[in-house]
Amino acid sequence: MFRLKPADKPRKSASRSLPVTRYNAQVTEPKWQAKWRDSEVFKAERDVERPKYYVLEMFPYPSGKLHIGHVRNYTMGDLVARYKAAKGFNVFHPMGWDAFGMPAENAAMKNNTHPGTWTYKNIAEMKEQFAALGLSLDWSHEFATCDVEYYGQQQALFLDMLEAGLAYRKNASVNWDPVDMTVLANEQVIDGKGWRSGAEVERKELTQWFFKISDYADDLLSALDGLKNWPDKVQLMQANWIGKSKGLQFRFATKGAPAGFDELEVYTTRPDTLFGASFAGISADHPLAKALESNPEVAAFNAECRRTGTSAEALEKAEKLGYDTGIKVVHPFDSSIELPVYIANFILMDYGTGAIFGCPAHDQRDLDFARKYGLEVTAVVSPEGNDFSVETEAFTDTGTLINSRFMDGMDIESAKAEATSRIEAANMGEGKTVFRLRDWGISRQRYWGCPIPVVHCESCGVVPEKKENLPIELPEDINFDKPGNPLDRHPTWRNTTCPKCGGEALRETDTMDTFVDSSWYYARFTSSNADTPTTLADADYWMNVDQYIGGVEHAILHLLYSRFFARAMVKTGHLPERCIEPFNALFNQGMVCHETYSTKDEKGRDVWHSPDELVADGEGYKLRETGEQVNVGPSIKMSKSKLNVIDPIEQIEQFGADTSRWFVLSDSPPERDVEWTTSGAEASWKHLQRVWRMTVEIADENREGEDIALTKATHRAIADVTEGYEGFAFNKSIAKLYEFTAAIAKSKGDRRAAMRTMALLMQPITPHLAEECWEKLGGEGLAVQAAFPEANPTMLVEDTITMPIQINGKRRAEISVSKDASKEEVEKLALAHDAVIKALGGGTPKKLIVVPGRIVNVVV
RNA sequence: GCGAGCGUGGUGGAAUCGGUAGACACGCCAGACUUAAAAUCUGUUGUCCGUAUGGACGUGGGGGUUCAAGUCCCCCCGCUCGCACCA
Repeated sequence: MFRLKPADKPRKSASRSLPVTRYNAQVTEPKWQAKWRDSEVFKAERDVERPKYYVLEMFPYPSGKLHIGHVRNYTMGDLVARYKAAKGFNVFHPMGWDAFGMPAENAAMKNNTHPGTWTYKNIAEMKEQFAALGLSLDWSHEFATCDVEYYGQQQALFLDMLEAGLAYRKNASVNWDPVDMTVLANEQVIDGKGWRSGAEVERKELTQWFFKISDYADDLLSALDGLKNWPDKVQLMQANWIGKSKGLQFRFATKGAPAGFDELEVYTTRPDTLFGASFAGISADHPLAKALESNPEVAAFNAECRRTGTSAEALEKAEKLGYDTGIKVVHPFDSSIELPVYIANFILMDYGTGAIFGCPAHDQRDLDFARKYGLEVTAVVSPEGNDFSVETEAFTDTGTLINSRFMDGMDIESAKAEATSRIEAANMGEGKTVFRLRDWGISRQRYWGCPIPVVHCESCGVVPEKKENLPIELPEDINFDKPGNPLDRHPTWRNTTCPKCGGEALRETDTMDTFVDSSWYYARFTSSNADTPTTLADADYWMNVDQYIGGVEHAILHLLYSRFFARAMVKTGHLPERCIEPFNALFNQGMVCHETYSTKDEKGRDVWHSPDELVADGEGYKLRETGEQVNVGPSIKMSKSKLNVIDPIEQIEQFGADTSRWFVLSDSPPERDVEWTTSGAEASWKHLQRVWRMTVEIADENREGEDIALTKATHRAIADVTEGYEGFAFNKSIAKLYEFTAAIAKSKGDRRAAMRTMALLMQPITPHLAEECWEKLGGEGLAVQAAFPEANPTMLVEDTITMPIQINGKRRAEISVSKDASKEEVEKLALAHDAVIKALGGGTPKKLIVVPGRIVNVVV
């Protein structure tokens, strides 16, 4: 693995005897980066004469360290940007920083620095690392979401959304860490304890700000159909998340319930199965369940339910548990039927009404529950419409109603309609559409985020700040030596005057969820210096994002929030109407993986090792320090905990950015994970060296005469590489570039034109090498500004083609025929072939299939 | 548990419409160049039988449709991802 160290040679010998044929990326890459910068080739200007193309990669969190995953993500975006520019589009390719959030506060606590200092230092470092990649970015639109110019405009947006009724306050329960005095995210709660303090987490009710994303639930769902260039998977995930269901909400009359609970309201999507109901169930958090907690048994049962994990997986696998409350409900269609009411651990308070009726025959959970507690199981839908019973598997397919009196013989849809209209007629309930999607809680009790621009006034209540008082800036003089939100305990920052009455008032100290910051940055890029959130002229020209690229981990929240924000910005006049769906096309790239290396410590636990700690040892590796043999584990996503990380900066120093760019695109389809291997990276480096050697050779060559085969190969390469670029099949484009290289190497004719084409085809992937080759071959201007080659269709047609001949479906021979040979001609040629004559043995074929241009199959 | 996706040589992968399975790359092997090595170039390389011409087998396993299946259908196995018990 570490046999070859290419950079050792060029680095050491760069000033001495570097062979002319050695391409020195360490010198060349910064040279071209400077030229691009000086000639401002990536600066985008509005130009109505040309079609625009907005390429955007999800902007990074400024951790300070470029990760190899970034390299893959941003290389793909850069390829698209450079390719589209070469195709004549006016490309907009901006970059910025998703800079608010917890890591800066954690760093501030640990190192006693200001979150801003830490963040801006990271941005500076990361920007330098970005520069080394040679990306075609227009940095003139750069911003960080923690820039006051950005979050000030976000506050203006918030005020407009508040006015438009899209923001409101309500109570919500949070995970509260009583030691750190802070709200915890779900992932910060481990086994019911705070991740940092280890204290038992409490449930606490706080008044929080929400965005009314639920107003758009139906629209966000139905508009998914229009997102033709989004992955199906993401559309499906969003659809499931929004979770629309049509059902019936109705009230059971109760018997034996405490005062105030004369009725129990339930929601069901299967009103057709009402005659199969054998119990009613309520969540442990249902008001009725809480009202019964004076009974210690109920209190204990409810507490037990709340302790069970909250994830779907944990609950699905957990045993179904119920507590019979002794209360009965009366069947809405027959008052002589009474059903027991159970508190059950599989009912969610957050969905519907937190209460259900159970129909065991047609719902697996209800069936498991019924079997456990000995409840009746009556099938009311039958696949064939005849007598039918259910044992251990609930019947959830379509069928015909049975055992259901007035609904007998109906199909499910008519039965649903019938049951609903009867309930409605009896004034016991109504048909209702319910969404899973809940409103978006944006309040965070933290410092490093965008302050929510409202004040609390004793006499006027909650008052929005005036726009002319924006931005509400975060105070600089804060510290993290005490737990809690520094804004809360700041001596003066909270104190302000009420925008309405002018009296004394206190500022809101909650800041916004960082998902807010990333929900509109794509729009802000189009007018990054404006003193309004956007300007319509710029937004109208540059929006929408034509190609958005990022990881699938953002498939739901970020993308759904962004879609909501675009709607909110249209409503509040910050985006033109047609920008309601901001991302025309979405691409999710795969991860970068690497093998893992481990040894065992004295207790038999795994100890992980990074690739630089190893030396090759026969088939495997051993530790350089101790010589101990290491275990080679599977290739998994690079992670700090497993130490299977490759530092892109080291790679760039050794091989150059072009090699990394080429490699991350070469081996796997972009949407799949790619495995980083040293041998693969070396192979990429060798190939780029070969291209350079050929360029030098060809530049000095004085050959005459066109090699028609090479000309054809050139047009073939143009067509194939273009197809790969257009279809996000960059690995196939690279395969074609390898083939094209071999074709040029073989040619005995004039190879200059082919090699120039090669430079332009490679430019989107390996821009520095492409410039160097382009210049060496006498290309005019910069390769980055040259038009992308166009294939001549007449050069792509082969006059004769090879056609395989199958005998009984197995390939046995092939014939060479003219490309437009008729069916009859092909038949004649095929039947005259020795192999066919032999197979027929003098007889005639049973069947003869000729697919012109494709294949011949002789059945004997 | 539910939902989605995937499974092809020693390895990553290609085969876009049901029509030559294994493009391209890695690795391995052989040769050229070299005193030698590195670098570079050329060639071989799915497995098995055979000196060879050639043949058999082969896309996770089993069955099916078809002149023809990696591709379509059914059943099974394995892996990966998502999940808020969604009534």
